[in-house]
This record gives sequence, C-alpha cells and structure tokens, in this order.
Amino acid sequence: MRYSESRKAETHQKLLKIASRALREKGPDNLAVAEVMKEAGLTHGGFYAHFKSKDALLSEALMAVFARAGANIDRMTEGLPPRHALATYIDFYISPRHRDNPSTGCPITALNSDTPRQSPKFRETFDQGVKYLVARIAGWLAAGGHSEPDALAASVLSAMAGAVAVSRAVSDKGLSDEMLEAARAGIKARLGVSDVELSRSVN
Amino acid sequence: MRYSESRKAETHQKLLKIASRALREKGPDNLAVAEVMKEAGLTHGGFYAHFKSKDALLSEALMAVFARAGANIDRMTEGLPPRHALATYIDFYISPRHRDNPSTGCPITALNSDTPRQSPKFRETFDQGVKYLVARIAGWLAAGGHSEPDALAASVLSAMAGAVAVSRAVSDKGLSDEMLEAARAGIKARLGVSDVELSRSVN
DNA sequence: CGGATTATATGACGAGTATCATATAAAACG
DNA sequence: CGTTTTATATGATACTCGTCATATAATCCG
Repeated sequence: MRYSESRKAETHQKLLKIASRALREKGPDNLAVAEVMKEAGLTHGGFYAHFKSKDALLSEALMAVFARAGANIDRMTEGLPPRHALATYIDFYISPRHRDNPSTGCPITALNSDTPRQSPKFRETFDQGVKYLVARIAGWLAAGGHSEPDALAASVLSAMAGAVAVSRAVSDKGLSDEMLEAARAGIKARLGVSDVELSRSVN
Repeated sequence: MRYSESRKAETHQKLLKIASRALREKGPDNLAVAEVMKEAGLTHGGFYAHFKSKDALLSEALMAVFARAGANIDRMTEGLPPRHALATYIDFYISPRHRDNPSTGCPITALNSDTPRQSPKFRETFDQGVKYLVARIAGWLAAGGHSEPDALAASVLSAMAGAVAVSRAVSDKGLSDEMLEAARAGIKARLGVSDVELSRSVN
C-alpha cells in the first residue's frame, strides 16, 4: 500500500518510541522485532522497510533515548545555577521513582551489563551517550570550581548508575531503599551540594 | 550408564563451574544449556538428571560465585587491619584487570542490569550475595569508626559495581580508564583510605 | 556372576527468533 | 483515469532454545 507522504516517517517514529521503551524494559536481546511491530499495529514482515536490521533499530532507539535524556535535563535544570542544577539532577536520578520505572529511565542504568555483549555500533552509540552526560555533569562541576571536572563527572555518573542499577536488581526493598538513599547523600556530600534541596518538581 | 559413585557429584560441580563462567560472560539469557553440557563433554539431554531446570542451574551457579567471592576476599585480606583490607578490596575491585575479565569477576558488576529480569529465585540469591558483600565492607567500616556502616557499605558497593560495569560497557578505552581511576580515587578518598597503597598482590 | 539401577545418549517436540521473497492494495502522479 | 510506486501483509525459511520421553550401557548390589 502507499499511504500519505509522511506516513512512513510517522511509523518510523512510532517504532522507535516503542523500541526505546522495550529496550530498557526487556534488554536488547529480549526485545523482539515482531512484538514491536505488533505494538505498532503492524505485522512483523514489514519491519525491514523501516530498519535494515534489528541492530539498527536498537542503535537508533538508544540514540533517541539519550537525546530525550538531554532534553529532560534541559527542562529540569533550566535557569538554575550550576550547584542547584547538579543537585537537582542527582536527586532526580537517584530516586525510587527512577528505580521503579526502568522503561523510561536512563539507559546507562538499564543496560550497563547488557551493553558489553552488544554490537560495536550499539556500543558506540552508548559511548556517545555516556560522553554527553559526562560533559553535562562536568559543566556543572567546572562552574563549581572542581579540578578535573571530566574525570570527576565520569566517576559520579558511574556511581549514580550503579546505585540505581543495583537497587533495581535487589529484591529486598529495605536494602534497595537504604542503598539508594545512602548513595544519594554520599554523592551530594562528595560534591558539596548536600545543602541544596530538590528545587523543582522532578520530570 | 552408571558410573562410579561420586561421578554424578563431580559432573554436577563441573557443570556449575562452567555455568558460573558462562553466566557472567554471556548473561543469564544467552547462556545455553546445551552449550554448558557440551563444554562438559556431555550431550544436552542428560542435563535434567543434574538440575531440575535452567533456572535452577543459574541460581545455584550464582550462589557458587558469591561463595567464591567471599573466599577470595578472605585470602586477599587475610591478616590485614580493617583500613588496609578495605583499600585492598577497592583496589582489587576497581581495576582494569577486573574490568577486562568479567567471566571470573564480581556478579554484581556483571549482572546488575540483567538481574531485574530474572526469576524470583535468582534474584533472591542475588540479594543474599549483595547482603553478604555489604556486611563484609560494613565490618571494615565499623572498625574504622564510620557511623551507619551498613548504609555506607551498600552505597560504596553500588558505586564500585557501577564504576566497573560502566567502564566495561564503554568501548572508548580512554574514557573507560579515566572513569575507573577517578572512581577508585574518589571512593578511597571518601572512606579515608587514600593513603593505603595496594598492600598485597591482587588475586 | 547376573539382575537391578541409573547416569548419560539419542532424538524429538514446540515455541520463539530474525530475516527475506513475494503478494497486495492504496496513494501518488502524469 | 490509469499507471507506477511502495508501505504493509502473508507466509516461509532456517535457525536456536528448553524440555522431556525413551533407549542404552556401565556400575552397583545381592
């Protein structure tokens, strides 16, 4: 069939959106092409008119997720001074809400142990996303007078991702909550932003 | 066939050993029962004489991995005062060697984003392992005079796992190395053990 | 030594997977 | 309006996987 001119692009975007949720919820390997198509109201065979392979879908979806994460940071920290922006991001990231909603959360947290087993293309996209987030954090740190902001930012990002990922993996809620809260407090203390309260509603 | 009396137990252990490597290397979903059997020199059908399901194998293998991790900590820190033991463990954990050898490394690092998608039984085993490692770290922290050693230990463990997991996921070696080193230095500084050099050969 | 036991082998089943060749029908366009 | 284009549908292929029923043969035990 041949639908209206923009129809294919719409379908492409719809597939990407579905895949970007499923990617974080089920992981790259358990995401099934046929299921993504079904959720979009299509049949499996037509998939290859939109993406040249499952891997292409995964990589493109991952890129879209990182792009959206950047937009979310913009919105969340708009107009805030560096220390407040940093504290806001940490409070947003290391939270029960983020932990409990992997399908809309940070892909670094959701995919960190899956990624080493993925294709080079997927991993390169992952790299780009990590570098982007490191740069955002490093910007706040540099403005706050920290030396070596890039290295510190990378370390902080990995600690945040680890805190949420492990608290997600653990099924004991008490341990999970305790781990999350201690990590949040510890990281904020380390960066000297413990005094900054969550300054705007998150998300 | 019916082999010598202890033969079944030996095979069981052999399967566990193979599975515990494959589990960390390929993840729980990509580990194939038939491949484990093949590596043991057996055929796939006999598997169910040893384990009642793939999930039982995974859970038992995970438990074995945590047990071995505990033994490794004992060996690594034997006779060391608490601060030295802690510094030794951190240096061992957050290292290029650990990053580059997932199949023999810590399962928290190797499986943190896979675990939320696994069976309740597997996750309970994961819980036990996390609690065990938290307790080990908390012991050192308590001896060092830290308040709330359990919460701090949980936070530190998640930061260590995150550092190694993300540095493993990232394919840019420069970024990976930088992240690892900054995390190692940052965590040791936070715990006041920066002055303690790696006091014995690791492993 | 010979029958009972059982660890392992053989082979099959059904489900799920990515991929692709071909068919179809709806829209675009001359 | 009729032809061309192409997004989507249908259906097939060729895997891989977990699981299990059954067969086999090596050891144990009487």
